[in-house]
Amino acid sequence: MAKSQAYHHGDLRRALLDAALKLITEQGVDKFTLRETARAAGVSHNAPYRHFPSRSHLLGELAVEGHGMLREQLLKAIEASDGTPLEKLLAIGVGYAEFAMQRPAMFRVMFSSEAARDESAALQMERGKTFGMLELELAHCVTAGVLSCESTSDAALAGWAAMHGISFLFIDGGMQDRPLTGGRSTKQIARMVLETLVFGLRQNGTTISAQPETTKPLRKAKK
Amino acid sequence: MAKSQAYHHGDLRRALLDAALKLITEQGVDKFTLRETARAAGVSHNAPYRHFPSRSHLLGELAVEGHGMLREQLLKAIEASDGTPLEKLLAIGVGYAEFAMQRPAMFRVMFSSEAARDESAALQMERGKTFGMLELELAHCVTAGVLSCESTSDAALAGWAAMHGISFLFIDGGMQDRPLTGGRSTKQIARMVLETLVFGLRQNGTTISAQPETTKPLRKAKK
DNA sequence: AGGCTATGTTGCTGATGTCAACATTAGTGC
DNA sequence: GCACTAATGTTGACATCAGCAACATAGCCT
Repeated sequence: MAKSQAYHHGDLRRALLDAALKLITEQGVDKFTLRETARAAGVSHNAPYRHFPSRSHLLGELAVEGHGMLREQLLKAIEASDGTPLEKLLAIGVGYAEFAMQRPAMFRVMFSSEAARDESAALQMERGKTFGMLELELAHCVTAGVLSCESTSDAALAGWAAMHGISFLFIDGGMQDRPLTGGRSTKQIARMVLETLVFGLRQNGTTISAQPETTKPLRKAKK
Repeated sequence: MAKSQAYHHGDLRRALLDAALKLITEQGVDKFTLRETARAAGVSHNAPYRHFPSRSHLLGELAVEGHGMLREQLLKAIEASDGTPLEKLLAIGVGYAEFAMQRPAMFRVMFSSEAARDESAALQMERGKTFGMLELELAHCVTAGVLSCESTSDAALAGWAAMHGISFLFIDGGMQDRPLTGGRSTKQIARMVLETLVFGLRQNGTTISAQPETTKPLRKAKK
């Protein structure tokens, strides 16, 4: 198994992805360079081109793998919960934010525009899978009678947005310091946001006027 | 006033920022390059260094200006609302997402890690100002009795996260196609998310168990 | 054995961020 | 008016990067 420093590497593709992940994790996305990655894998600066057509393709593949890692972690979080539908749902949300905090560079890659350039279809699919997990668990909550909503899809989207947003706010350094967190952990903040979503902000009796015409009041001839 | 093609530019600093903004807006952040920016401003490739110590500093300044633009737009959105506290609040949220959609590249710069590298204090301040607007308007809702929450700060954070998240999901192409949107506009989606937050998902009677001990159950000697 | 193809390598080009040295201009005190 | 100085731009250079082309090696198939 001693990878005899042969001309052929064995599994350079895998090695490159690993090296790239390591570089990105340890030194940020900026440090990711095809050449640096090749160096880390112990091959010449052009070897990566035998496995990835371009830098963004490699990044894209990495992003796809990241989504896989995320889902694995979410599944573990679900298992670690107390098993009630609502706690499972919250575990997904909190797990999402925790993943972002634990692997900020990877998380950023997963949603970077460069990674999306050449792997947008695959990434779309990956995001869809994750969203599916979320929506399913939310539907279970509705079935179990603990939550209610008009559209599980919309509700799941709202939840996703909330966790996606808090994740980025965290890793962008928007707030790992005191002002808003009050000493609470990421996990606690994420959970607080989710609970706010679940309980809502409405004072008894509050209603919202029918979607007002804020854009263009020139709806005359139309229809 | 005819800017006589003099050796000195007059206000190169401003011109560089404008050129950079234009490049980024029109051709994406990737296209932003000190040299390209200098070219667009009609100066040599090293002139920018007389005004910005590095590429990331320029980007950072641009990000700061972006936050200013965002707040201006939010103020306009508030004015354009029907004036009730709740509609003002919703206008802020929806306006945030709309800004992100209208200026995706700028929005990305505003939260990019590179811009944060050298201007993190200034950016922190900018984000704080925006958050302040949100929290104040939310407090007005509470005062007016249309919303209720334990902590306006937490509630505002939840709202910010939701809108920040939906904004990034939109501009990252996570969903400008049909599946989730169902043909609705950005504005409608953003509003739906906000309304979900306001109304909550709770079925009457749902409670959440006291924050479970998911992290470390080793809380013995402590107090 | 002979040849084909996948995989790696060396060398190149055009572009970039940044440094150093030089050039020009705008104010300043006289 | 006029020299001096700091501010502002310019030219030239270096190391690095992504990507292209041409070449080298090794595994595999017949």
